[in-house]
Amino acid sequence: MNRSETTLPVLGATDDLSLTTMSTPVGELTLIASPRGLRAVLWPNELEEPGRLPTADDGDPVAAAVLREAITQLGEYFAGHRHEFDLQLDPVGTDFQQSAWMQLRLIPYGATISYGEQARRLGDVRKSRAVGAANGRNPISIIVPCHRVIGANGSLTGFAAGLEAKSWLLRHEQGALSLLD
Amino acid sequence: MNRSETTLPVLGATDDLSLTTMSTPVGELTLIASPRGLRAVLWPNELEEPGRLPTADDGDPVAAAVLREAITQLGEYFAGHRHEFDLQLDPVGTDFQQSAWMQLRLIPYGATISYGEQARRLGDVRKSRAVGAANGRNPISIIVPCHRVIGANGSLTGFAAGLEAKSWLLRHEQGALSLLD
DNA sequence: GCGGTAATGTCCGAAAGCCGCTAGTCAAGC
DNA sequence: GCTTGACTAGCGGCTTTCGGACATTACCGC
Repeated sequence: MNRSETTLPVLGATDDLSLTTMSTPVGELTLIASPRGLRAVLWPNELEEPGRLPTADDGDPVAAAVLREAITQLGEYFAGHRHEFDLQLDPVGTDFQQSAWMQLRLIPYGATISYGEQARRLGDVRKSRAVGAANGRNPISIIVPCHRVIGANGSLTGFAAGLEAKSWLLRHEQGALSLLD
Repeated sequence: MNRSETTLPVLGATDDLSLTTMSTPVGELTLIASPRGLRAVLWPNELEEPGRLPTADDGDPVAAAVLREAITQLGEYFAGHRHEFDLQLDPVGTDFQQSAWMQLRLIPYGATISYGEQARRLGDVRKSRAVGAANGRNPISIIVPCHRVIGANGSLTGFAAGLEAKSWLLRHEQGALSLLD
């Protein structure tokens, strides 16, 4: 069943999307919301051909409220005050991807696990590679913390916005934690 | 994005379906509705393994009302009094199928066109064969009048419930029209 | 008329290939 | 001996590709 799709598959059908941007220590983020929740948090390099983005439809009040709250919470996160996000999410993906992303949200702030461990939590160690692929398609960066998953040998192995950003986020979280000691 | 599907693909996701049957001059029809409208009108032969049909969920009042109204209007149609249906529909199908079925509803009572003509109305004569395939998957028999489409040379060419039923419907419509003269 | 045939668009299923992995093996270097 | 790095097979999910099946049609030759 094909509906009208945006050029960015991660956005799904174009209806009723609201969009905004915010600048952070790791670059300019683009936030997108539907009336059902936050649809995506994208890095600059994930936004090819911004001209062809769907027209922001700021008409929906729920989507606008979601965006405002997301910006607030991300601001607190980057300031080191916020360790958990409390937001309505609405990512587009397959069943398996949804369950992988759900699993990601259970990893505590500042902690890391391996792809194999995440696979085990999803029911089968052998899914590790599929987990890597699913994490790689996580549309809601930072808030759904795919940066907390690293290789079994401790290497960072991959990140949409580049390994520097992944490394930055992990150091940021550990730094904020150590201040508490 | 996989949801739970019924054994009959034409029904889509199983949630909130209500179901009933009615007997008509052309056999026992099975009517199925979702809260968004009429989902299907099926011939006996389209119902394989009725035991595995989704449990009718008569809980939804909108679906139940849709079924009641559909039965009423079909009754009037078979009595020869009703020439147009006025019902909320909710068929499951691809974009192309939806547009083909929409096009079918524009064919007047008692009239017939060819698959090629329907294809032309959809923008490209060469789609004629694709139109045939799409019409063949029309889930809402009679109300979405795929029986009004015949071969370019006047032959009936095909019908889910058999050519006799197709012929019966066309004769019924023409008979009802001639009574008006 | 009637049968054969080529060319068409859509959809479905099967198969192949891609991957932000992992555990294992082996050899080289200390 | 132990560590390290390079290499490999096998894994599961998803996308892409391809091949066939069609409720067709127009044309051509008999």
